[in-house]
Order: sequence, then structure tokens, then C-alpha cells
Amino acid sequence: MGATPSIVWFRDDLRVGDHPALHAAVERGDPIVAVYVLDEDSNGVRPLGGAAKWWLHHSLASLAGDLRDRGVRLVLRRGPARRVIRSLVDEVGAGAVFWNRRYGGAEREVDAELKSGLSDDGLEVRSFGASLLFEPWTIRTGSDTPFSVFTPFWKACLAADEPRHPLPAPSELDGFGGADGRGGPAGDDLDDWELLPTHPDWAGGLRETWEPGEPAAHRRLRAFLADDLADYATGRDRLDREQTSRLSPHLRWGEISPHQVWHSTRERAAGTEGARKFLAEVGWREFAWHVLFHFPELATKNWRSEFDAFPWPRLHPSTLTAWERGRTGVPVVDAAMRELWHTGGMHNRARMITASFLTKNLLIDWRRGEQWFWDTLVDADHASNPFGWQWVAGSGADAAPYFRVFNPELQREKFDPDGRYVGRWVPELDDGDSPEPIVDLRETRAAALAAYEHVKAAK
DNA sequence: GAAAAGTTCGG
DNA sequence: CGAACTTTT
Repeated sequence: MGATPSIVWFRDDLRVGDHPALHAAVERGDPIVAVYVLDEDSNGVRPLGGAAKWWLHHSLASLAGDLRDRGVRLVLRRGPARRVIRSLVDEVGAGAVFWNRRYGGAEREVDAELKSGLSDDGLEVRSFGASLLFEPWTIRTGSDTPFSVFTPFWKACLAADEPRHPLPAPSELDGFGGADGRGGPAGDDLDDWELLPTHPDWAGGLRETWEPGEPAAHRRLRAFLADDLADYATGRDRLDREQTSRLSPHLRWGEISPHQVWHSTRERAAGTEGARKFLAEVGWREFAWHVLFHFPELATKNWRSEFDAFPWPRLHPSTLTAWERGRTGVPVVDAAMRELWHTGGMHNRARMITASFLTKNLLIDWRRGEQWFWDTLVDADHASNPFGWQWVAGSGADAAPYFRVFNPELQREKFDPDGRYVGRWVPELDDGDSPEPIVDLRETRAAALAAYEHVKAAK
């Protein structure tokens, strides 16, 4: 056993393949301590939603297995990360701490403080880019500002140096304290974290829909590239088809890296319309994270501050509840909200439709919707979720308010032409049992545009 | 199929 | 400047 082990701190990168921090620890040569910290205590770190906890439980179980197979036990610790990592360092006498970068505001503060503190104590502390294709500070406009429009942003990314090729997963690791970790530091039992719902167990639909973990992420990518990429450019918009990649939760938890997605897609289908379009969707994820990097308050504050003048009417709680539970009387909205409640996922276009309906037709503040998605989506992350909501609300980057009052009836006709999506989730429609919409679409659209006039006046 | 219409960014 | 923009009427 080496005297000075290296700690690899796993965060939103629950994988062993293409893991630069783990890779660097292997190269360093000392025995490895792998740790995951459940941090619900650090200032400003957002507590996980219910669906996210469900995913995290299974993803950690999968990662622990993959590490154990390679000779390392995953140590689970709970508490404020600064304190937990520092005490682990002392406990094992670590000589190095490696991690992959996080880009949220609160997380960056935690990491920066730890990095300087541990470095002052003489440890080797290194962080790596692993969850984004391009570091946010490297993609800038010609006038050296961050981009606020997607298309030129993505063009600049495509013109930059190509993202690195993925690193191989280490086949064998030198675990500190032996392969079973008995000689190493103690950790929590995953079950004791109670991440899974019990009373009641509402996760049945999630189990039917998803398979968390790194091996499943790669199977999903392979199946998507083989079956769905060719017709992706148009098929992705169809609510009644399963032609999207459904990789978002795997990317959210870092079970697969965007580098792996990028290179696999290019190797398989470089130059095709499907590949171009799919990688642009990965680009939207990238853009959201870059925006969050430059504007850490994305989840709470309007990115366009003039939207602070938007006159959200007084909220009737029953209206919000009707939206949450899929009882608005607007079929495609109700179908999508029930899909979310049941499966923990929602089609990309359905997200735009339901978000437009909440903010433009119900005139409810985007933050209420964002919070609901945060609690119910398995893929909700710190960037894409608030970014998407602000984009739809009109307060965000690349948002063109006038254009983004979706008409849910038109959207249904275009993207669920045979009614298969709506019929699956709102079966009572077939019985001729269609309730009246809780709002008039034309009137509320006009009201939203009138409210938007206040925003313009506030500029 | 055109117009509604506001903003960004590269040329 | 003018092209671009996950749309609606």
C-alpha cells in the first residue's frame, strides 16, 4: 500500500471511461481513493429533485460496481464538500486530489476554495475539463464577449479545435486499502441515503422507462446512432415517435461524456444531416452551460433584466396544479405533463409547448415551471433546465418573445398528426370526454403580448 | 406565403 | 448593413 494515495472525487461524472481525473490518478501511480459526496449543505448548492435522487441512487450503484470490478471501492460520504474532502484527505494522508470541473456558481466556489486550501497544504490538486466540449472562457465573439445567440455560438465552436478524443476506461486500478476497500476509509451505505421513494413508491414509471448507469448509456448511444440518426433531422420533432436520443439523463449525470457522443457520432455518420442536427442539440446543452458560467444566477434571475418588469398576474394555485398534473383541458399539454409525471422525462418539443403554455397562456412565472421540472425530470441540470425555461419565457439568451407563443393546437397537428401521443397519455379523449381548456388560447396569447409591452417599456 | 418584429453578430 | 431566428396568423 502506498503511503500517499490520490483521491479521485466523483461528482457529475459517474463513469470510468473518458474520465480525465481518474486517468490522471492512474498515471500518477499511487493507490486510489474514489469518493462521492452527497452535498446538501454547502451554501448555494441546489438540493436535488425527487426524480434526480432516484437516478443518482442507481447511477452510484452502477459506478460502484464498475469501480469494484477494477479494484477500487467507491466511498460514499455526506455533508458539506469542503469539510468532507478535507477530512478524507487527513484521514488517508492523501498526496493528491483530482476532479473534473463543475461550472455552476456555488460549485465553482466550493472547488476553488478547496483547491487553494489543499494546494497551500502541499497537495497536488488538479481539475480537468470533462463535461463540456469547449471551456466556456474560450468561446467568445469577435468583440470578445460571451455569445448570447445560439447559431453564431455554435459556429464558433465548430470552428474551434476539435474536442479531444475520449480517454479509455482503465482496466485495472490500484485501490487504496485493497480491492474490497477494507483497509481504506469507511463510507456510508447507499441505501441509508434514502434516495429512492418508498411511501409511496412512485418510481414504477421511471423503472419502466430508464436504465441508469454507464454501460446502459453506451448501449443507448449505439442504438440511437444505428436506428434513429438517419431520419433524426425531421423525426426528432415528432411527439409520437421515439426518435430522440434520450441521452439527456446520461449526460446530466456524466455517465457518458459529450466527447464520446461527439466522436461516436462523427465516426458513424460524419457529414450527414442527422449527425449535424444531433450534434447541434448537444450544442444547445453546451450553450446553456456557457450561459450559466457567465450568469450563475440563471435559475433565479431573468437573464434579460428588463423582464423584471413583466407583470405576472397573481397566481391562482389551482391553475399551477392543473398544469402540473396534466389537467388543463389542452390535450397536448396534459399529455406531456402526464408523461413527465409518469416517466420522469419529456420530449424536447413537448417541453417547449408546456413551458410556452405556462408562461404565455397561464401567465405564470417561469420559475414555478422550472422548479416543477427540476423536481420531476431525471435529466434536470443546473444549466439546461433554467436556460430552456428562460428561452421560452423570453427572458433568456437567444429568446425572441414575439415568436415564442406556441399554439398548442397547431403544435399537436404538426407533431402528433395521428393523435398517438395524446391518445397514449390522455385516454379519456377517446371516450369523447374532453374537458374545456381552462383558458382561451387566443385571449391569453394577446394578454401575454400586452404584458410583453411592459418589458419593452422597461428597457 | 408574407408579414409580424426585436436583437445579435459577422462582414 | 443584412442574415438569422425550434412561430403564428
